[in-house]
Amino acid sequence: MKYERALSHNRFIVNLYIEQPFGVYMKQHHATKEIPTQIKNLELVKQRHRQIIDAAVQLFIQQGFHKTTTRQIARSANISIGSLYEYVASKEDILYLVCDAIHAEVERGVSEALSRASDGRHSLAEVIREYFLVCHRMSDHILLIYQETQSLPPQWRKKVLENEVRITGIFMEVLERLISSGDLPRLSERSMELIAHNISVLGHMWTFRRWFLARHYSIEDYIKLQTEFILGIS
Amino acid sequence: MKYERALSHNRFIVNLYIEQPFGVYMKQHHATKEIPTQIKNLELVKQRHRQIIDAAVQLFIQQGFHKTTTRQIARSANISIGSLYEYVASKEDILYLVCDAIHAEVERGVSEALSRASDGRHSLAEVIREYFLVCHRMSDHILLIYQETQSLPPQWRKKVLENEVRITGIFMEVLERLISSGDLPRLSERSMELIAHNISVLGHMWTFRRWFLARHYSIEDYIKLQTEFILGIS
DNA sequence: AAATTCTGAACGAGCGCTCGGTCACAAGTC
DNA sequence: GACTTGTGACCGAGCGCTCGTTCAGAATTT
Repeated sequence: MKYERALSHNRFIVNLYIEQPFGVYMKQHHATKEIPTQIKNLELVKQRHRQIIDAAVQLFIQQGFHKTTTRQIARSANISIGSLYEYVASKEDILYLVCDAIHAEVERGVSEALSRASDGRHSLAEVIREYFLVCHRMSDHILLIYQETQSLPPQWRKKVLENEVRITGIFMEVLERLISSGDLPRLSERSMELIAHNISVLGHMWTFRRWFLARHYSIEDYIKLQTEFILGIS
Repeated sequence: MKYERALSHNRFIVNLYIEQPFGVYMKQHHATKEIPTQIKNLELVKQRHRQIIDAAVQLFIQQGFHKTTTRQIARSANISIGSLYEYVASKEDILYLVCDAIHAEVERGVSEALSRASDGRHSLAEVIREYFLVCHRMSDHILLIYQETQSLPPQWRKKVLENEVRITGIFMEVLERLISSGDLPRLSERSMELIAHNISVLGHMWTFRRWFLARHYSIEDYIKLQTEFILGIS
């Protein structure tokens, strides 16, 4: 702790924080900028936000947002309760940081899959597969968003929901691409949009029905069957 | 209040409670029997539980479980905070009563649809339609279950999840019936089960993406498009 | 009058958040 | 280089308050 404090003031700070093993966060760019802070050093804010997010994600998953205390978060993040509130104006701010970080991670996974997807009809299956695998890896995190989004102040709830729409939008892109290239039959704008939403939600289904589904299916089974189901129409 | 109290102890209680306009509760049979009580008169317990559930449902929907206080619930239910704790051992008990009542209502809706469904291939579409309409009517309630199930003690969380499975089971029955009568092509047990889950969850999707979907689709649009999507495979 | 049900003041653990103050270092002064 | 002053991050005891729950006694029913 003494160490940490000392280091945080010298030049190694940047290296330190890049080398740190990291989990779900990424692209706090948005969120980090939006929440107001007492601290001047922007790099430091980023680093501390990372610590806070990492600590909070674990605790929220284990105990839920409401049962987790700010003191617990501070302790897990290795900062004092006083410091915590230098980097965050309220407990809800922390929830927002967490939700945003989770979405960023999901989106990253899907975008990557999209960019390296082959052309032609099979690309949809590839993207679906990759997305479902992301959902599989991040089950707990996605569940968390379903459960706690409502606890956010309205302005931020809105932002979180927009994130959801953006991810769905990626699937629309794929569908559009395939249709315009003739690999998929024509569909009305509306049913295409609905299918994109279905893909999103069927991925989530694996997270919130896993307690049941996992008895009968492996994630690979699940991907296979659902892909058949989704592509059945086309 | 004086009235209410007086009535609750005489013989009219039964009539009273049948005539009462009612919302989401039904079939507290299970739940009501499971939660321990200080009160001897079983009819009275039933009646008070109804009051409590009705009050709590509204409050939980508006503010969420954690932000709702036991005092608020007592006040809305027209009983004192002391009495509340004669009928319930903890705040979590109330959440369980509420979740159970909601499931009972959904299940009732779907079972009814099932019993009066025509034979043959079209019956699936009918049941889906009816189920989606139930989800539409009960959006807020279903959302509540998604958000607050995790706040239940494990033993009751389990029960709530079993309810979910039972409703999915109804769809499996329909599918089985149609397949054995030859109205639907053969399907493996597993993919049939998965389709049943998909129907369940796509109904829920209307509740938790309504904020988006309702901009572009009416519930009738939604039912039509999703039915096409689901039946596309068969 | 015994039994049952109702009541609300009282309790106290626990919470989010604040704020006066400390400390390490940087900048300025001689 | 020694000394002073300024600055920004860090700290945690403690404040004010809320909330779930209890219990001794009042009210009502039988």
